[in-house]
Amino acid sequence: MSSCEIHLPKHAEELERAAEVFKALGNASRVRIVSALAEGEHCVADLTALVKLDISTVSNHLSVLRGVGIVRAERRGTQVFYTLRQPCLLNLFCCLDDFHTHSNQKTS
Amino acid sequence: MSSCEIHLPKHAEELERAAEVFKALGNASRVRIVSALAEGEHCVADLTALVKLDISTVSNHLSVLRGVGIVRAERRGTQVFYTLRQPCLLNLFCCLDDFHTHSNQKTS
DNA sequence: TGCTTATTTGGCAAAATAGCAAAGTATCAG
DNA sequence: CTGATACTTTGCTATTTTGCCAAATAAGCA
Repeated sequence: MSSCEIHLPKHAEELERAAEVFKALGNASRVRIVSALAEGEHCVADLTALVKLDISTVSNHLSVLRGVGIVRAERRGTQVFYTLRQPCLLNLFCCLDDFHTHSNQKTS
Repeated sequence: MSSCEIHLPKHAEELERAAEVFKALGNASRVRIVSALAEGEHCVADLTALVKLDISTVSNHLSVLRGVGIVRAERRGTQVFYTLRQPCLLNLFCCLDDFHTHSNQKTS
């Protein structure tokens, strides 16, 4: 499934590509949105209520997430529903948890 | 080992903490540095040669990575060697690879 | 045509980036 | 102690990016 002979980015394009995804996730509001979408699709209005920002701001955040392929938009009637494109992206949060857990254990 | 009942960040502090790490990795030069450190420790001069930026710029990047606990500095003589604090952080790159692989498969 | 929902655009303030130079710190060799 | 080396920190400049809102624009219904 999640095989991992870690491939480390070294070339400019790989580095940029990796950094772009991290950059997209480098904002608390966008992380909150991804976190919400992890539990199922949501329309923009829902997400707006959740993060408590202007709907246009949320739409912009969503376009950033769309831009790097994290989310997908699907229009149904007047609403647009967002979903995670790849649930495997959530594994990033596992890694983060591990990272933070270990960080707190070692004092050095 | 790497158990993962995914815990999704929802509260402000968790969101900020997650976003901070992603933000630190949201820069190609810093990803390059982490990538190099994945293969072993390096002194600042080495890293400077690698990313081809001014040493003070590199030092600043390193302080960003230090700030979120990604790297650790250890002085030996006149040099300062950097290492990854938590190798498990590299799992992030596995997830990224998976993510990118899957993204390329689906066209929608 | 109106109404709702979402996207896009413009503008602004704040933050990040890269660069250099200069000053400061730490270690070591002589 | 002095000087050399290696790195950090600070200050400064210029440029770019970011985050936000508000107004204008689209898209889908009724």
